[in-house]
Formats: sequence, structure tokens, C-alpha cells
Amino acid sequence: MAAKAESSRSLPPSWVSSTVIMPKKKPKGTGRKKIEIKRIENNSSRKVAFSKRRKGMFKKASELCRLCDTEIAIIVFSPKGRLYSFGDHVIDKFIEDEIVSDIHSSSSSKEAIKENDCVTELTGEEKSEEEDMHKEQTELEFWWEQSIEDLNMEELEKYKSCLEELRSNVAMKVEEMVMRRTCEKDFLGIRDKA
Amino acid sequence: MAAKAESSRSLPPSWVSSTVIMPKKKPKGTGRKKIEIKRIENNSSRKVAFSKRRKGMFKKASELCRLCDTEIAIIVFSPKGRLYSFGDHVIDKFIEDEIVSDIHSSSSSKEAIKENDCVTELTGEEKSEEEDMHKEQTELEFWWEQSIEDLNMEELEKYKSCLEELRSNVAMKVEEMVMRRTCEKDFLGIRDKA
DNA sequence: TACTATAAATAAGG
DNA sequence: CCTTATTTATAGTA
Repeated sequence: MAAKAESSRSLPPSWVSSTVIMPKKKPKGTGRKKIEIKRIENNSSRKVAFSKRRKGMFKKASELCRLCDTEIAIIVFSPKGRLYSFGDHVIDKFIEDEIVSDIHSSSSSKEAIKENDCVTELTGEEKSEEEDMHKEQTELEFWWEQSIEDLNMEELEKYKSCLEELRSNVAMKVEEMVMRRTCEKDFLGIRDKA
Repeated sequence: MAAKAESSRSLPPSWVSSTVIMPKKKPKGTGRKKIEIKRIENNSSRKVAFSKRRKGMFKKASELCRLCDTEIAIIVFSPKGRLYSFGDHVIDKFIEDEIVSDIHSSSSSKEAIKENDCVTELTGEEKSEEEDMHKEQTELEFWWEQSIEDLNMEELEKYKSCLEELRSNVAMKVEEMVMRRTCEKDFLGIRDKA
């Protein structure tokens, strides 16, 4: 006895052969069409698609954040250079990871210039103190924030070289990025936006 | 997939009354269910969802890039602090916009300290020269790269204040970001990851 | 990982 | 902004 008499209440499972009466109402729109994934040449269509899909993507991102307990940032540059972003605090976190560590590696205690080399490696008690300072970031004073009034010529030289290292860590990183981006753009054939 | 799409395309418009024969094959899965957008507590389900949805989101992003000629970056931190990213060159571009301008605003010509104020606004010929230097980033020498041996005490003071401004521009920006992130995290109730 | 049924996103057209 | 028809993304299961 194969066929089961489904009572009038429920429809049969969709995998059972059946007859379906579709509504006769004529639709207003023509409905979605499949599109090729390539630049939408029509200007207004592209703007509409951009708006819809950007919104959709941001929604997906927020869902993923909630569902899976993750932190997500999205950066979108429109062709005209306009910026749209999602999850700015995550961007900041990422930038910190990339750059702040460089600065910290160049900064030790405020006394460094007067006492030792400015990039001394801290150990033991000093280390944990450094970590405490990390937690109270707002009260942290970097070595390069001290007045140089009190420094003599020799100390000033040291101060200078320390600053140069700091500058180097940050600026070279940025310069590297600029160069890398240029190369990538050339490689990808991406032209600069306004 | 493709075959199904083909066959459905050859059917009459769906708003015309018609008879549809459904497949008889018994399905293997039970199909998709609606879910609430909140943290998925089951550990393995969450990992699977993360994997699927991350892939889906990256695909959406790449489609949006192609369709609308935009540049997109996505940064994802998993709960364990693992980083997944998309469009790294766009992240670099973003960081440039945020930080490189600060560095440039503190750097003018190498002669500035000996001649004028170190943050002089350049005009006319000098301006276009500055722009040329911009293009040859690798050969650009910032004012703070010069030796301080040749400077007298007055020039040294100027050098100092310029350095402080440079330091201020970069460091305050970073500190602001750190602080802002801390505040946002408190507000959102987000705890720190490993 | 693969597969299917179903939920969601979205291309066209008001 | 809406609406509808379809295409796409995916939750649940084996």
C-alpha cells in the first residue's frame, strides 16, 4: 500500500507527483532575470544595483556578526571615490594590529632616552608594568611626548634617532603600501578614480 | 543546476494556469528552515554557518566589485581572533587616506627648517614640484630625515617643534582610534578576544 | 562534503 | 519607493 491518503488539511510532500494550479493574475513586474557578472554599463541601473547590493551585503555582514559572534568590517569605495563602511571599530582594530605594534616597538619607558637606548627590551617587572600601561591607554605617555627642553645635545641626538625610527616604522609601512597598491593596480589594470 | 535552469526557462509563464509534474525522488535533506538571527549556540553548527556565510559574503563582495566597478575590502575577526580578509589592497588604500595625509601634512621640503617654518604652505612652482615628489615616493626625502648636526640651537628648537607636530599628528590619531574603539566596545558589550 | 527544500536577495518594471 | 518572478544562498540532514 504505497500511496498514503493525505487528509484534506495538509498538502502532499512536494516530492510526490502532483497537479498544481498556478494563479492567473498577470504580474506587474517581469521578475528577476539572471545576469552576467560583469560591469553594468547602464549608468542608472548600475547605481540601483550598487545601492541594493551594498545594502544586502551589509545585512549579510551584520547577520554573520550576530550568528557567529564575529567582528566584521567592510570598506567600499564607489567609482567616484565615495566611501561606505561598516564596522568602523573593527577597521580601527585592524589598523592597530598593523601599525600600533610598530609604534610600540619603538616606544619604551619615558626614561629611556636619559638612561639607556630608546628601544630597550623590557623584562620582568618592567614588562608587566608596560602591560598595565597598555590597559590604561588613555593615561599612557609615550617617550616621545616628553619635553626636549631638559635634554642636552647628546640626549637630543638619541631622541632624534628614536624619532627617526618611529617615523621609519610608520612612514615606511605607508610608503610600502602605496607602492604595493600601485603595482597591484598596474597588474590588475585598475585605473585611478577621481 | 544549469540543466534545471534550462528546463524552467522553457516552461510557459508561471502566471498561466498550468499543470506541473513534480519529481518523485525522495529528498535526502529536510531543506532549509528559517532561523532567528542570534548567536548559534551549538559549536559545530556555528562553525559550519560561519564557513558558509563567510564564503557567501565574499562572493557577494566580488560580484559587487565587478558589477558596479567598486573597490571593496572585508575584514573578519573570528571569535578566536583569526583574521579573514578580502581586498587587501583596498584596506591599504583606506589606511593611506586615514594616515598618510597626516604624515604629509607634517612634511614639507628638506630646507624648511633652515629657511622658514617647517609647515609652510607651498605655492606656485614649489607646489608642482611637491606634486612631482609625490609621484616618486621612493625618492622623497622628508625634512626630518636630515642630519641635525648642522643646526644651531634656534634651528634645533624649530626642528623639535616640527617633530612634535609630526608625532602629534600620527600618534594622536592612533590614540584616538584606540580610545574610540574602547568606548564602542563598552557600549556594544563586546569583550576582547584572545 | 554533498544534496535538497526552502528562505532570502534581487532584476525588471511601475 | 513598491511589487513580483526568479535566481541565489543556505539550514538541516546523511
